[in-house]
Amino acid sequence: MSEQTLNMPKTYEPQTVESRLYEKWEKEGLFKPAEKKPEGAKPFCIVMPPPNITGQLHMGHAMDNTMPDILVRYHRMMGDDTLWLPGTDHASIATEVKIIQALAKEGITKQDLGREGFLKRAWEWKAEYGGRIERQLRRLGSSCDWSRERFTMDEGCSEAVLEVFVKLYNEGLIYRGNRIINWCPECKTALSDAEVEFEEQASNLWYIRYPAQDGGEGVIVATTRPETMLGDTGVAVNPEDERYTHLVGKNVMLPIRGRAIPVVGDEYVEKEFGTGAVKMTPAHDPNDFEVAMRHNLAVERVMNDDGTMNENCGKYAGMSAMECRKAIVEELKELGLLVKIEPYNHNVGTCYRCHHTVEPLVSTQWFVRMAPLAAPAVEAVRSGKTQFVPERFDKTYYNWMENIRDWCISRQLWWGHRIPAYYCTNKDCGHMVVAKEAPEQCPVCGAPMRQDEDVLDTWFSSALWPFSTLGWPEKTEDLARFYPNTLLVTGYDIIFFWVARMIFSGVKHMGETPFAHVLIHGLVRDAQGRKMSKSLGNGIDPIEMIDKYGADALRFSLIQNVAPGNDVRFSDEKVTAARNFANKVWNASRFALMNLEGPADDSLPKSIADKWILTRLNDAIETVSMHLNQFDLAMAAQKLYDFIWSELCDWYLELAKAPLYGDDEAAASATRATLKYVLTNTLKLLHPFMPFITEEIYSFLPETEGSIMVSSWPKKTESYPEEAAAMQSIMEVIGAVRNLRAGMNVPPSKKAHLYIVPAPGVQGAVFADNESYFQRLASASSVSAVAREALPANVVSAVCPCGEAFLPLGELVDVQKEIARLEKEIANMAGEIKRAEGKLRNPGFVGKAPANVVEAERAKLSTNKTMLDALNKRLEDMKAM
RNA sequence: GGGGUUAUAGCUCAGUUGGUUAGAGUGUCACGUUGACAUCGUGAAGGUCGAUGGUUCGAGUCCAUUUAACCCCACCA
Repeated sequence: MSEQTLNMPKTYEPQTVESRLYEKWEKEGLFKPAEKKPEGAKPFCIVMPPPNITGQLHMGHAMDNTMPDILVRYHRMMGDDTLWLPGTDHASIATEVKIIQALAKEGITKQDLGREGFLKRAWEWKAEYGGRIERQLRRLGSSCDWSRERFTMDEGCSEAVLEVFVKLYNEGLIYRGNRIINWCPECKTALSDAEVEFEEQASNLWYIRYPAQDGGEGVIVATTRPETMLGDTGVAVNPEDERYTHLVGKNVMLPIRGRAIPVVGDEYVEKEFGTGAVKMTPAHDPNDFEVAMRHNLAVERVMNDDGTMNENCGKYAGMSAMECRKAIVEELKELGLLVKIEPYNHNVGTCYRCHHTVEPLVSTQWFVRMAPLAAPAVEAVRSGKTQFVPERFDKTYYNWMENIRDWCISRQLWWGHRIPAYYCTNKDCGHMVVAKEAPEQCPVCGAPMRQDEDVLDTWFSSALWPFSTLGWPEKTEDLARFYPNTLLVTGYDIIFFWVARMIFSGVKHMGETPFAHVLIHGLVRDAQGRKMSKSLGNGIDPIEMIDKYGADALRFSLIQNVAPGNDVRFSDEKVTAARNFANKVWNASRFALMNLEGPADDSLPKSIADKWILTRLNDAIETVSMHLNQFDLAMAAQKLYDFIWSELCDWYLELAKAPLYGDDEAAASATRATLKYVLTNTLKLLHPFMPFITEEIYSFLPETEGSIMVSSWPKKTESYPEEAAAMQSIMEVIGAVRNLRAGMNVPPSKKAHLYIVPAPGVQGAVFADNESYFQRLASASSVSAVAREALPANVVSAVCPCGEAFLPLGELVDVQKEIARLEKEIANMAGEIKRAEGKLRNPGFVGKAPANVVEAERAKLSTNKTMLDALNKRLEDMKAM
């Protein structure tokens, strides 16, 4: 046993290996781009989607980080100037909510602490929890450059936010306005449209009569929200609707409030729905608001920020919306104005963070004017400067960008970038200044200024991430080298929130789209295909999976067998399968190392098996590289998996045992050289996918130094197509014999001489010359290639395209069993021949199909005919026995 | 209302530009530890590729229609 073997433990224990290797990589600075740029090295840069500082690592993060890490490790080995830049997000609303919850446990509110005290607390929170997610990312093996780590609220990123806000304001692309927005009464802040999620809820449609001012019948309106009638300032009907033309321009009486409100005609109203008459509550409904703007209807709020009814509601003031709804419905009944109630399902907007019902209401907020920003960003994708992978996601992007409304960016929160707007405290002046630096005093009247209380949407800063992290607005070296980024990797659920906003921000502020490609992945779901969520309690903790199976297994399980952009069902079985693969790699390497002791001369003549595996390795190098270049990680992983398991382990290692254990020193030496070469390069191919185990094995390999991480990506070498084909024939015969022995239930211990009748055109010598393989893998005592006439009696045969193998088995043969087996094979073969003959009889096929396809079909048919003849002959012989 | 995805072996899913007798993992069954690995090996069984029609010499793959499940956007009050 060699020293290496003694060093290499019998089983791979990721738990003891991974943290040691990661620390070593990080300490040695291997994650950083090279200090001295290699000659002609191309930049390759990915910025990490910044996880929230409140977060625990979940499967989405694992996916978000496994995919880029594979590509980053590949490009680093390719010699590119590679940077993967990590960071975290302050996650304004999510973090603030968590801190408030924590404070509540201590019995205090954020108001008790005051803004300054609260922010102090928030920074402490960040220090405590921000580190946790970073440690967890390390456990995945993420090879990002932590020395460049950023935070959305660090000095540089905050500077970028200020720069952008002021610039957009000065260009008129940011404005302050009193408009209808989405309000979360729970979080007590405005939300953007993207932050509202719609849920279908069972409710009613209430039909309410609004009598005419002149005492007529008036109109009946249908509504899902009776309580908002207190804020009605009009009724709208379709101008074409003959039922109501007589009312347009006249007034109806708003019940309970007892005030006259106008009936207006507007195209927005659909005649067919409800009664064709809609009550207008401009302050609490986005559509009503727009109608109101067109018709100069009054806008009156009837709700407070906490979702209760306000002072305009008289006796209903202070009630919650639901309480008010009940009371209003009761009162309308009493008044005889409630015409009917119909059950009705409709969509209700909810807050994407707390899932409370969102109240649309009119409020003074800051907005980004989107139309001028969206147009060039759409063009950036249309022109191909940024490409979505898979391509279909560009439709999602266009659909959103082309119908986008202005972006509400102010949030009534404390944790975040405070809006750099300053108001004169002199009410008579009221001057506003937007500037990066707080003005000392009002430039108009000299009074003190106070800063806007609100902070910016958390996505405002993440929109700048591809360049703010590289130093912008400073003109840094990193920015010059790594912007635009090469690639962004993220989930499709975040295209609106983040990807779209990064694209328009990059185009606007850098003059260039932020990345050439956006690699989109799907969601990680549970084994039943459900979304993982806290409420369902079906989340799987990636860290637990790493503890149990190792990071390499988790990584592999996430990307294996997934079509690009599709959701993945995650299960223990998948990780187990990946772990088993890792184990296979470990043991194959251990076997190789056990046999690498002794001379390994690469210049000695290579065996046919060596030439075969070298050819297959070349193919693997080519295919894996190609798929990685196309960002198809699943396909790359699959090809590699198949190569390693089905070719390298199942065949080559078995074939290599013959020379390795044989007496021919030269053959052993040549085999060792090939084995070492193939193993080393295979580990390199696998390294991006399974960084830890490959590094660990690499350290045991003789004559390797340094880290596999920074070794060079394998290149194709000389191929041996003819020998590879001959080897394939040998493997076919061995396979057929093994098949036969299994079918006949012949134990491997029962060795026999093997006769091979080669198919026409197949070199018979190749079989006898490689007798050792048959001895080892087909349990043969010896092999000879013979003419059919020279065969001994009493044999069974295995038929394959390259020939027939005969095994004298004497009394062991169960004639009936063999006859049955042959008949089955004959039936299959006859069917196949019939199919091929039909195809070749078709003049269309012969005339129009490419010559090589037709030729292949002919060759196959001829082989099959030979095989069928052989089978029939065997059957006759059997029957004669 | 608009857009998108999925439908292939009992289960989970691959299947690049149409071209061998449609594959893998897992599960089932049989057999098997001779010097890497039972987290393994050799085999077997298991599919009219959702349905219909079309294009083509040839369709799991392209087109049309259709059925079912799911997702996103829009929000008809």
